[in-house]
Amino acid sequence: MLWAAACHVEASMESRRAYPFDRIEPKWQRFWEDHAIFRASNPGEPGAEKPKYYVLDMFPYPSGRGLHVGHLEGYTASDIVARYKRMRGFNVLHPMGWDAFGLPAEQHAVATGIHPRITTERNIANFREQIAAMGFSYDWSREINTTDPRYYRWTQWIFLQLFCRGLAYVAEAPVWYCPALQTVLANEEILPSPAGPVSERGHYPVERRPLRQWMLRITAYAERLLADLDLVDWPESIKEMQRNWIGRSEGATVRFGIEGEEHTVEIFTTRPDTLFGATYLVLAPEHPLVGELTRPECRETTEAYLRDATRKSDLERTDLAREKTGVFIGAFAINPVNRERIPVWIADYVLSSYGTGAIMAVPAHDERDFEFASRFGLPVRTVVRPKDPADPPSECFSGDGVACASQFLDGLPTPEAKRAMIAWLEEKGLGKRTIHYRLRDWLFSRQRYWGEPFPIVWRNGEAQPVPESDLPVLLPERKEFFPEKGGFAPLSQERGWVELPDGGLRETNTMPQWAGSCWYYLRYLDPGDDRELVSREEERYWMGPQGVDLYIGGAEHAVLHLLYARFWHKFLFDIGVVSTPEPFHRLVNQGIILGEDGRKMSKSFGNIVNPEGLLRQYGADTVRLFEMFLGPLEQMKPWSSQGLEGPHRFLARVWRLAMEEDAEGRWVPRSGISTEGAPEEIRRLLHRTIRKVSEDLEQLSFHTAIAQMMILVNALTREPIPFRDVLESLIVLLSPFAPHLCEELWSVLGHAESLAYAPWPEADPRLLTEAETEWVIQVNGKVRSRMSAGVDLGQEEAEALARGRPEIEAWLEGKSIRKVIFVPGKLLNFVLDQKP
RNA sequence: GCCCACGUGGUGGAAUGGCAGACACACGGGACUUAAAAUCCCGUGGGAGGUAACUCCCGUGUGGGUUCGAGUCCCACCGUGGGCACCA
Repeated sequence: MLWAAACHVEASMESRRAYPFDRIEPKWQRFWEDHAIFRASNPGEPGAEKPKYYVLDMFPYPSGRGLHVGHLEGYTASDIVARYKRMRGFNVLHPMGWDAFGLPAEQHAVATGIHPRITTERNIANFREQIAAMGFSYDWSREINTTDPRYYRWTQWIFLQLFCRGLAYVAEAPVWYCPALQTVLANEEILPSPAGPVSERGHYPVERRPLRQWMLRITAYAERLLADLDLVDWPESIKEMQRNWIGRSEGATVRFGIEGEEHTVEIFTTRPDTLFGATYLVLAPEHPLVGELTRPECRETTEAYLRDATRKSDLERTDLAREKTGVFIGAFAINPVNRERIPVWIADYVLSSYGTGAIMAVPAHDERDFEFASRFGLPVRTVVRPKDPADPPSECFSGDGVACASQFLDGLPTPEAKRAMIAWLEEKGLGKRTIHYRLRDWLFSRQRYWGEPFPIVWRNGEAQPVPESDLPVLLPERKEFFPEKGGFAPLSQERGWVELPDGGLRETNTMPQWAGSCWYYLRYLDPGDDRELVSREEERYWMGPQGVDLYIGGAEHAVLHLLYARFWHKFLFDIGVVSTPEPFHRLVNQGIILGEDGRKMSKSFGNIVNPEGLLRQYGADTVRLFEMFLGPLEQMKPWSSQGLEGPHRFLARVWRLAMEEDAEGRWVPRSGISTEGAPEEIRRLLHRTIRKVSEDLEQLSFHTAIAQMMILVNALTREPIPFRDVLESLIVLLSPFAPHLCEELWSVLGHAESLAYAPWPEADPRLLTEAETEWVIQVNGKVRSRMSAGVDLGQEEAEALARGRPEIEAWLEGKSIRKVIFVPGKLLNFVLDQKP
């Protein structure tokens, strides 16, 4: 009795499944793993004679929460491409690894006392399991982990090369410090918020502090990082963000003498042509000459202003709505072009960190200067007039125009006037053409434990590189994870590690999380190599000719990872480690998946979708298919749990094309699958589908490819019997999307080999061209009729046929035709004379 | 404020300047079933007319423009999302 009841439950559970994905998915995952189906061939191995294709995912930080549907979207897309390219005859490199250093693991350790190594390992195991359950075709023999000493040895090695070439240095500079995270952060890791700047991770408030820190000279690569954006196939928005971040501006530095002083003040301007309009000079409050130039009679007000400025938060200083403030410091500068005496002010609208920290103010042609001059009653002198004299004259004109009241520049358009002025300044030795970048050097040290140690030892106050043969510098084990108060690095407590027998002291900062991800795509090529970061042969094969062929990941890394990695890559190119100027040729950002309520998925909204439950209910193939069917890959789109039904029903239909249930309710191969050729109509539809799916896969337009396969399956379902050849082609086309189901059906149909390398079908051109087509007949651009007729009809025959149709006759009756538009094989449009 | 992307049915979305709404969800109807689920078939932008097969009008954020023809191209505006923000 009990037994029968249990059986009944079992049976009803079974019958609720539209097809037995719970049985076939683990089966094929095990098969792929046991047979190393997705191992990519290295140069020299069989398979490497094929053209290579490198399709890369942004590797995840293995958090405690596991994978979310956003990860799965990008990974599914790249997996579909990887599987497709394999079937197209490419040797595909599709690897996965773990970006496992970083703050969350360390914060967890602080909270629980569990070593980050342990939680990291646990999280990685969990991620690996979830990824395997999705049936992604990664080559697991190439798995990497940034926290593995065999990996970070090479991260340290790259740092050493940077250090030895003067591209890594220690400097004291005002840097962002986060009290909550107890570490400094890079400019790129700071976000604006209504309450002031906050950390990207955790959104904690951050503040400026002057600290001694490691910096990487990314600015030395500014020009190449900007120019080489033209070499890559990336979304324009990401390129634009990087361009803005690098912020190139071209202009001139000009030296102003100071009346009665030895000192000169250098200013940077993008408008040297307006030099005759300069009516005062402004220094940033932090400018080094402020103290010396201030006259005794102004000392008191100046110092009060400086005190005020330092007390102000960055938020207050950058608040655009605020009125500009500043004070006159009593000094006068001499304008080099006309020897005019102009006052010197300090004001916090001038930033110490950009250009030279000083500007010439031209209120007639700069909004900010104009606002300041108006407030303090400073003179405004027009030296550029608009090109078009009809334009109403305005008090402040910042556009390009024609120089006036500027002696030797008069009459020159702005671009020429700039050139003329720069030439004049250079000739007189008063200034020179200068290019400035907004990009700053990369703040590279963190006061944290869970990161790569620097391969640096301090001796007599000097930083010395650890010899390459001593790498890796191992991260010492640790029991306590509380960071020290006051910005000291946790590693400084490890005296036995820090203090060397010869009196040297190890650097106790660690590298930022971005370090490991700057070059991981290279390590996949040659993960076990302990002599080199990557061997030349592997690098040439997999990275040639343009680097990673396809890189899929989130847009949130636009100016962080993607800029840093380009910088390191260019450096590695310069020292001969890599052979391409850019690492990632084609970049695609998957759009964010929103919660079902249309809001961003977040714990606080309670709208996070957990993939585990979906996998149990629908299986991996359905989840894969649905993630792709949601909409265009790059678009932001809301999740819909109801929507899963569509792809699920579709897969079940495909299943039932080949399978049927016997009397006991077991799935058995369907009897009566026809081995005869399918009717022509079906064959035509199949070949249109082959063409559409192939084209769409090249363009990553997965949702339209799926829609086309649905059309084919709907047609096949309506046929009384299935056709073996059509079914097999369909299974091959669908296999990149739903690999488990397709492998199972492929083997049911009698194939012994895995589908993974089955050749991709070719569309037969003869079945793509139709002899007959539906013509659209318009009158005055409105569709009034359609007719089925030959595709290659000439205009006269088509026109005659169209005119013969009664509904068209009715529309044309009594009207005179002005002209007829003829689109061969498609359309006729009768354009009538307007009614009088 | 500046830069970039995007606005199409109840919903997700489709559409080399040439049939707007493919495909799917949801909804409605039917077949099968004792019944339900599942499955299969049909319908589904809005409006008007017709017993009917059907016919006509309107419709892709708003307003203009180019064109024989505009969701698609151009101009202006409105809205949404993202980025930058006193960078001289």
